Amino acid sequence: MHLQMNKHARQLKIQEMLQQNSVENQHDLLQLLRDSGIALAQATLSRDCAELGIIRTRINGGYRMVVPDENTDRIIKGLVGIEVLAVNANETTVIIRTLPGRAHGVGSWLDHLKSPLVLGTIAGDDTVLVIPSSVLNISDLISYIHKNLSTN
Amino acid sequence: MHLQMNKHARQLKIQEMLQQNSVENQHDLLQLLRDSGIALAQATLSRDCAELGIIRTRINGGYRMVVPDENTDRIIKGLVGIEVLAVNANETTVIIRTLPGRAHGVGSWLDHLKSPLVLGTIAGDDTVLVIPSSVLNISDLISYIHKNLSTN
DNA sequence: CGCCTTAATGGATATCTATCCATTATTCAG
DNA sequence: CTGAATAATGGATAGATATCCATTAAGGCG
Repeated sequence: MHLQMNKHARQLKIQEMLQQNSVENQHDLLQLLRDSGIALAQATLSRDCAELGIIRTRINGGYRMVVPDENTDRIIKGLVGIEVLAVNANETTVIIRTLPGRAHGVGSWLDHLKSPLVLGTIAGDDTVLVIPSSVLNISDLISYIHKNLSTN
Repeated sequence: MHLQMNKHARQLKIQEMLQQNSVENQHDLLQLLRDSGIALAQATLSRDCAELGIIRTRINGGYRMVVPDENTDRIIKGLVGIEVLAVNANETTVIIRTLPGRAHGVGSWLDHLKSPLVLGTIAGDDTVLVIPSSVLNISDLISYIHKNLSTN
């Protein structure tokens, strides 16, 4: 126990922790980290949170520590966004994340390409669900998407 | 001086103040407000900031109090006053039913949490389709959803 | 290796923010 | 009106987070 980790690994763990748990404050987070065998001082955690841009915000009633995603980060820092933020897949579907309001354009573009790999797409506001023609060629589909969209 | 204002007017003034000035902390903001003739206690300011969803974040180097815009707000606060009506699943997908018009907020919030369990979400008007990263951990995904959304 | 420089860390503490409690204002039914 | 119920507010303080300072660890480089 009390693993010695380097800073980078520790920060990754912190982000992961926050994504999987509902955390109200640094104290709770510290406890979670210690429970999972990572020893560190509150001072260090505070610095890590600052570096990771973690914010504490009120979510219905209580407080919550959140790791900003690229999106939030971009918006908060007032930067300009790009097309495709991420492409993810499981065994049967592919999900494309884009900036708010851009999903429809991305979906239309994919449809327009009329690839035999793509059965169809459904677009929300910032997410496109891509249904493959066959679950056997998901990975082909993914590389096809990367090739045809300006993935960042 | 020392105008007496109602709560609403005061909060508008606070937002305006933050949009026009670079403010590091409540103390500075309090001073600005007082300089412009608005008397209030730190306790009140703290409550106002909480109500307005104002966050304090690190922007290259220093701190900054920020009024979330619609986008940020949607992403960060996710679910203010949201009610999840039901969570259903089959072997490969999970469906969340919510109130009309609220689905997008629920989906965004789930996406924002960036759980490794969630591949992505597609929101309609009152329904969110949640695609799991792997069809093997659907039940984990369901409990995760219950834990992170105020299921009613 | 041993010295220097820089980064990382923790303990203690300062700073900043939220909340408790008591008080005052506001609303509303009668 | 008038009293009861509720909301808003400030002072004091608790709680949470950032920073100061001293120490230790981690690289360069002769």
